[in-house]
Amino acid sequence: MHIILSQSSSVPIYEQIVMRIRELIMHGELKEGDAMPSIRQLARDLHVSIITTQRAYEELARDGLIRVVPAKGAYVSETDKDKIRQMAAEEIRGFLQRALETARQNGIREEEVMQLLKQLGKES
Amino acid sequence: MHIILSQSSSVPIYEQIVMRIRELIMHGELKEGDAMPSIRQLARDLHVSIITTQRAYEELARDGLIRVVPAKGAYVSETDKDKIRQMAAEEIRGFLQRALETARQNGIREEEVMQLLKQLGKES
Amino acid sequence: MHIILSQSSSVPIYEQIVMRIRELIMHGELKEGDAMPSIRQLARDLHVSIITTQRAYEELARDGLIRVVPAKGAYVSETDKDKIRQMAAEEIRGFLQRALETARQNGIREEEVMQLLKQLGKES
Amino acid sequence: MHIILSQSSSVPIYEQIVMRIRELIMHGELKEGDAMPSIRQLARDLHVSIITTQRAYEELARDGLIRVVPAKGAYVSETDKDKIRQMAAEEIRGFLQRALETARQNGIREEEVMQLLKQLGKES
DNA sequence: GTGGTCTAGACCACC
DNA sequence: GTGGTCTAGACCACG
Repeated sequence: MHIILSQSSSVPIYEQIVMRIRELIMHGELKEGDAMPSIRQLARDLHVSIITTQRAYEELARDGLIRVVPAKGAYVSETDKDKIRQMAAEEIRGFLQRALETARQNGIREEEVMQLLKQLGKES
Repeated sequence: MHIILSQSSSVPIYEQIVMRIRELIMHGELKEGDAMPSIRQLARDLHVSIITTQRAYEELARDGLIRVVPAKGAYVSETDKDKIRQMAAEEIRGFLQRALETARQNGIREEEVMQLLKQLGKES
Repeated sequence: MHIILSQSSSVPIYEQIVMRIRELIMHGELKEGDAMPSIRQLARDLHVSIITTQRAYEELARDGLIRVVPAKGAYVSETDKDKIRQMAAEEIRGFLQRALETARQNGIREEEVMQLLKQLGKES
Repeated sequence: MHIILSQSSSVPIYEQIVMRIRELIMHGELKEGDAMPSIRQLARDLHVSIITTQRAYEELARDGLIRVVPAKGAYVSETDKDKIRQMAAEEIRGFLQRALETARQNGIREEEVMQLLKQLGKES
């Protein structure tokens, strides 16, 4: 359960946890039925408040990625990967739209944005 | 000075103002030496607080886009458009990076992101 | 003693056990004077903690459905079925009231609730 | 904004707030665009913690019933009443199912449940 | 031990 | 003033 948090990021800590766990599930590193670390344990490991991990688990449960059973623990649920991908696509769409918007405002052509995207893809 | 604000947007009001004015300058609708509306006048026009327009002008001045002369008013500076474009490109880079990161986390291929970008470009 | 437990249900495990045993008694599958499995035995069979079965037996004893004789075991009491039915009716009443309340809060007519009830009855 | 809370209820306070506001919106007592009391103000009025009202607003926003604008306040959004009714119907369905389940376990016939429902409807 | 709820109190950005 | 986030600490039911 390698989760690296950035305290200085503008992304809330609980969002960072959610994103990372979603990633682990999508990549199959967490599989259906796997037991998640307990809210308290994860809080200790990450040196954050219990409430922060609780909030992350709450969001994951709401999205159907995990099942939280009171007094038992949390488990990875049978995931609908297509639905998650769809959600991710929506998020990506938002970023791209803001990129295009900024470009338009500054007289930068779409092709240049495309170019930049290609370049970033190669770098990573 | 057509500025349309969205109160419900997650983008802060002052940032919306900055973006729009930057756009007007980049597109040549505001030229070097032009007088900007006063902070108070703009606040009245946009129905926002003076503090909000003040903050917008502060940011524009910090970026070298306008010159604020105390007791006189604000003027569009001799703009180094290339520098501004570079700054915009940095911002766009950020959005694209976050898009790619989200894609990577969810097993979405770079080509699909490219596809999405093309599609969004056509729509607008 | 066929008892099926759902670990992921929001109904507490001990409550599921109580409900199931009450059902067995009401349907005559457990009769007056019958010996109940021991708390420890039942815990082993159901793969739950002894504390859990203990709590279930406590509740059943409190409701007068079984008699727990220390150092001997537990036995089905001479049951007053009418009283149990009355208790069940109270519980049902509670559910129906909450259903009607939710309906009223959302402008759903009583007839629609009735309809829904009929439909559910047919399905099962 | 008449909200009555029961501290002794098993229903969480923030849920009670959510239910009540949902009701007000469904009944047209809160209309599209109406300003909601601020999270802090409502907390003071109801003598609960800010976090409790915040949580309620969060849930309402998640369900699309209100729009929360940072530093501005919360507003009733254009509501999709059909969607809300559907959600309510789901909730009602759950209550009715539990009622039927309890009835079945105790040898109470469906007609008696129906009868009870009719009677409760008349009483209120 | 687990998760669920509520509290008070703090800091932040924004208007 | 507003909402957003994080914290520590408490009590509860359940296993």
